[in-house]
Amino acid sequence: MLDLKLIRKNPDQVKAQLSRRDASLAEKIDQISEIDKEHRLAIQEKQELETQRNQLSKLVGQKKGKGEDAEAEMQELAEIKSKLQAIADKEPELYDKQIAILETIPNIPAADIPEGADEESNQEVLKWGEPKEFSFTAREHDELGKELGIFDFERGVKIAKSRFTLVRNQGAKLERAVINFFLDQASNHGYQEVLPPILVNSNCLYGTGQLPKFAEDIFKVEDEDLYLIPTAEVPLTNIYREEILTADDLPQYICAYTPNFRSEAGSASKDTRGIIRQHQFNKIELVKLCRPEDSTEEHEKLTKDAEALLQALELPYRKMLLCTGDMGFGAHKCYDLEVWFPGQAKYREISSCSNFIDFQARRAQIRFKRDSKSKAELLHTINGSGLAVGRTIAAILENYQQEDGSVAIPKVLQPYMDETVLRSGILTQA
RNA sequence: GGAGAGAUGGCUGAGUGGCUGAAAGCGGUUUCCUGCUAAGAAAUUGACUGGGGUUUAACCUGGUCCGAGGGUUCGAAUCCCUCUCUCUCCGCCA
Repeated sequence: MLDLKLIRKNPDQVKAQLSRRDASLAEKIDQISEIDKEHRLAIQEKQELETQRNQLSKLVGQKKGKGEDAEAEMQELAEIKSKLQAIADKEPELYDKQIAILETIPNIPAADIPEGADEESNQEVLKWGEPKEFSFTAREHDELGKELGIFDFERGVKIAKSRFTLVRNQGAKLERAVINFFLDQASNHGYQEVLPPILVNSNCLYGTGQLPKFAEDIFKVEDEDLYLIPTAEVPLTNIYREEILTADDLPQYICAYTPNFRSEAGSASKDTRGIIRQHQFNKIELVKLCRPEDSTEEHEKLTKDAEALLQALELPYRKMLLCTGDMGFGAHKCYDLEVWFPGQAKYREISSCSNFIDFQARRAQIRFKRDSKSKAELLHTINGSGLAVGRTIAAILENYQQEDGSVAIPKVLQPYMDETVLRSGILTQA
């Protein structure tokens, strides 16, 4: 959520910055400014009446205490009360109206990101590793995984529904190995590991910006104010919701492995094959809470932490700086890491690292004090995947495939596995 | 799931209709004193927000907040209703 005071003070600047994302947003700022004026007048009027009420009520109390008559005052109060009633109803309505619009406005994009409507305008800032030349035709991960007996698509559908996959045997072990490897690396980079609830309440989703605007993307528990998390960003960022931290608490580096659940509404025909786009997928999430002046640097560092994983796995990737139109709702600046898929002959997203500046912190009221005398300030939040596990498995299959259909296991993962190669017919357990 | 108790400021904890934004203690901050691995004295001490003021300070002046949301009342932390959470006991359970 944007700062209402900033809009009040500098509407033209806010409009100009938001227009880089979407020209129609300027209109919303105007609407907010207009309601804001009306709202503040209502507040003033209400408070004046409340002052009168408080003073008179006090007088009534004093008179009654002395056994005097207070009829005149009480009559006056009755009048004030009826006036107050009307304004007291109107004032919060105006506020709600204002907030309702404000909630739908995305974050202001950073000045140094390219302007554009969609991924066409994203800027490649780095390409790492050379896509491997194969002496045979590289195949896609779903075909390899099926043949290896590690992806059971049919039974995943039987157990749940489409876009759910049963991962078996060496695949399940590889998934666990990748999770452990990622978590160990995160620890090495100074992140505190947590295991959060994967059901969260609506306050959390509001805090990180998924609600109210993106409700259709999330699975909800029936008759409860609980939702399956779409990303561990939600519980992790909300750890300190509505709290005031001290400067010594910052920065906080937090990581977690969780399954994630997305309804994928509106992506019916996208990536129907394979495990790229599932309703349930595993991910290690990296989250940072830091001082405002540190967020730019911390964001760069967090992105590099995610990149280091791809480098350790020796998976070629490119780093994309997202343009204004392709960024997520709450993001101020965002890098996507895209890993090379030889079977598909494409780079595909495997991590998204965003700096939200104070956007989430304002919604979730996460603040800190520089010292015991200073005022509480909003801190900055940053998060990124480090990394999506399912897509990592898919990328390993495609990049490490061999002509006979077996798949070599990346060196850094071998200490986490019993085997050095995935081969069909190997059952790790009877 | 059943029964009971409770939810007050950074913490402990008073407070059953007006003088309580909240006693007292602890903690924090500032100043003073003492010249010493310490102690003492005084002052100060929440969040959000409107208006004025100002160097985006200080400051002045209102309003709201005693788990959350409603209600009663001239007036509520205090009474009523709903919800949430915590604790104890019982049941169930990995």
